[in-house]
Amino acid sequence: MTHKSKRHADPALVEARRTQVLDAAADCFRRKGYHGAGMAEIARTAGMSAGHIYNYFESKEAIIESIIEQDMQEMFSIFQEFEEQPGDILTILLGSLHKGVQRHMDTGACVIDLDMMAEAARNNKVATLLHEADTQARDRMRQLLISDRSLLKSHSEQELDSRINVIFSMMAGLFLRKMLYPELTEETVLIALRPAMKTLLMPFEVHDEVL
Amino acid sequence: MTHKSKRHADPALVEARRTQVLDAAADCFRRKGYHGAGMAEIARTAGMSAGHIYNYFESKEAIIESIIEQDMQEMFSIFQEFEEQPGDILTILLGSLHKGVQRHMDTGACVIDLDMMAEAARNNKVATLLHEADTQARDRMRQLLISDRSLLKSHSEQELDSRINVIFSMMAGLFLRKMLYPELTEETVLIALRPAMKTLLMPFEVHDEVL
Amino acid sequence: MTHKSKRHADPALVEARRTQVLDAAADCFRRKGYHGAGMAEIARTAGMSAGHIYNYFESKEAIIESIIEQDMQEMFSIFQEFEEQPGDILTILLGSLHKGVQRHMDTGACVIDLDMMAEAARNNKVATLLHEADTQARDRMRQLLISDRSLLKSHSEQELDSRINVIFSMMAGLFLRKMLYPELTEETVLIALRPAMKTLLMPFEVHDEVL
Amino acid sequence: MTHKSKRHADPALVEARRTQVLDAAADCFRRKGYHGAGMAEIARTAGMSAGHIYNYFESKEAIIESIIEQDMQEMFSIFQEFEEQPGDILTILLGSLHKGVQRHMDTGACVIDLDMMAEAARNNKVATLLHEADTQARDRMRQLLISDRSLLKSHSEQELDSRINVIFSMMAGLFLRKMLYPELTEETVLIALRPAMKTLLMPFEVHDEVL
DNA sequence: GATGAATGAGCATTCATTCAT
DNA sequence: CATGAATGAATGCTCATTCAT
Repeated sequence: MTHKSKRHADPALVEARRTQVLDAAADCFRRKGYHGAGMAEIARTAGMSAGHIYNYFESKEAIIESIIEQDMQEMFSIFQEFEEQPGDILTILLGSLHKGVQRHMDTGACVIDLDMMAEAARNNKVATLLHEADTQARDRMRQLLISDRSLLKSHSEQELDSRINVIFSMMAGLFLRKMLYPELTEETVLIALRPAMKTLLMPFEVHDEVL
Repeated sequence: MTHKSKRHADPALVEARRTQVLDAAADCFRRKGYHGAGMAEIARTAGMSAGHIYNYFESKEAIIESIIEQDMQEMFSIFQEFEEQPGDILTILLGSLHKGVQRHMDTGACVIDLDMMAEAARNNKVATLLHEADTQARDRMRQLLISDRSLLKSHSEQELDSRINVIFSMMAGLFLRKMLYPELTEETVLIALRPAMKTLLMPFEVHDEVL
Repeated sequence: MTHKSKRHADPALVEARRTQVLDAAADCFRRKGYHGAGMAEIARTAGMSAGHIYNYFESKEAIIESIIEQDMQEMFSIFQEFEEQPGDILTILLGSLHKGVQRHMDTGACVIDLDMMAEAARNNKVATLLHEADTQARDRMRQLLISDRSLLKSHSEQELDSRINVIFSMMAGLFLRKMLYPELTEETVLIALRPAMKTLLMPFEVHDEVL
Repeated sequence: MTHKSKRHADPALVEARRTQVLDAAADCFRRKGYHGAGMAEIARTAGMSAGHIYNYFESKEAIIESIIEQDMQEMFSIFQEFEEQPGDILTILLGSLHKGVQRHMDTGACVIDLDMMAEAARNNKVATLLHEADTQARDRMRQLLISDRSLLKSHSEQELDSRINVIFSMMAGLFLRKMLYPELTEETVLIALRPAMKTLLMPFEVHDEVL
């Protein structure tokens, strides 16, 4: 997955250059999209020649794959925070909700996600990476929900899976909303999102089952 | 928007050919993506020459625009159904929830939506069409929620807007879930989705505000 | 040269249709140029289908060739006028000069001429037709200049050839002037053109030879 | 107008490549015309790939624009010569007449001019460039004709304008003559051209006005 | 390590021409 | 006689990738 082909003398320099390219690429993808951004522009942004990039990445595809790996790291650290925070899960997650909304309504970041998903539909490597990241994310979430600090600790696996997926769906869907309806604000979203999230983090009331 | 350019003798043939192209294009876009599918391939799939397509569509862009319009029509007819169904809104929407889930977890259809969104980020015409479609969808939804048959008829505009967007977010997000986690079933999703949807269609409880 | 291929029942209708096409084509070429005008547009202007044109002309090229033949006829009739007018040649030609200027500064007509010349550079058939037309034009002009009513009747062949070519050059060049300098008026041109033409139609003064 | 787009390390190489392309393009345009010559052929003639041309020229249009600019430079240097030569204008211009004839009867060069004119009829940028070049040429000519060394220094603007345009018409028209009548020699042309030019560079005789 | 000159396959689109009806 | 649906080769141009220096 990581720098397979070329032989490099100085691993530190290699990592620095890779970061340089990754940052530049993320910036370009944000502004122009994955297909809209050319290698020439990425190279210019990274402050190196187009050809040189190929000493650190096998292809343009390999760049977006690396970015996905980076994003996975970020996601892990978010779950890390949740896990380290004291208090019950419901309070923690609702307390962090506004930050989650913020992250999922940041159009800059979202455009890349959109491109990554679209790419995943056709590109197996990307699909696999995203799938892996998602599997881990669901797992971390599951750990959270079955911990002693959660109100859902003794629920069935399937119900947990459902809750997790609906939560993720609701959050990830926000960037679609923001794209189609840019006037939508985080504050507005939170009005209904908080109760919905609360529902998803608490045992369902009995008469729910009736419906 | 609708076939302005060429003069055609037989309107039935025109419609047949347009459908032929639209179907072929949808198929190709599904498999290769909007940018990945070439006109040559679309033509081959449609069983006609590449040049001939231009007798029915001004450009490749016009094809995806037509597909968007088709989708809009479908969406309208869904809202039409809701409006025509007797009973209270909550019951109607919860009753149709499984159909909505089914539709939003159909990866075939959704992959095109993904491409359209990605295209919208770069292509103004597409963005405008999607924005229009969404505006109308939100409006229809709002009409539903403020009707006499709804429990939310006297809520504030902002709260309604929030509910609508969270509902749409949750539903639209499902196809992202299905893409990242193909094993996810509609039944599983419904377990948590129904209570969440119920929350979003009913007045919030007072102590929600405390959180 | 004229309608070789297809068998037609009614020769009168054929000629009517050919004229229809020729007129339409001339109009389109004037507005859009030879390459700019498409067969579809010519067909529309002629009030018939594109395919039908091919029953009367082998190709687009054949159309411009026919137009050239038409123009040749016009040119002949102009010389006919000169030949039939009473009086000396100098007076006749100077008297008609304003009409010649008018014709050669008509941008509509000139654009076609330009295209025909450009086409001639690459297309042998067109080149041959234009060459033939020109040969005949020079010949008619020569007949005029050696007639009893001319001041140049006993000049050498080479000098006559020179005069004719310079006269034609000066007149034909006017449309290049009009294209590059559209504000140029016929009146302005005539101020210097008349004396120059007079020089070209009268014996040169002796001391001219000195220069 | 002058290579704005790409960053290049070696300006000498850039100039060499540009020249290479310009020469190849001129050659192709001569043989096939501006529209007839494809980028592929130009590239092959220039000994480089089609894509590479775009590192030196923004478009095919930019190539012909560069050729026009080149021609403009040549024209300027011709007027420069006239301005720097000692003696009266009449003598200078008549003395250079044979060179002018030579240049305007060089079919190779002129065929491109023809294409440029034809292109100008449809392409605004080309039209503007040619118009500018012509405006400057007329201006330089006018300066020549109103200098102390000219016999026309005190003539009216309109008459000067007329003389200049007729002179240009006569000269530019020569290449049309050469195209239609390739046997025409420079010597033959000069026989009548010289007296006509002389007329155009000297005050008209009084009885001219009578005609 | 680093450059950027060079490649060439690929793209959407146009249009003269053909031919079944 | 007449149509217009259909073709397909050709066009200008882009861009990820390679490689001599």
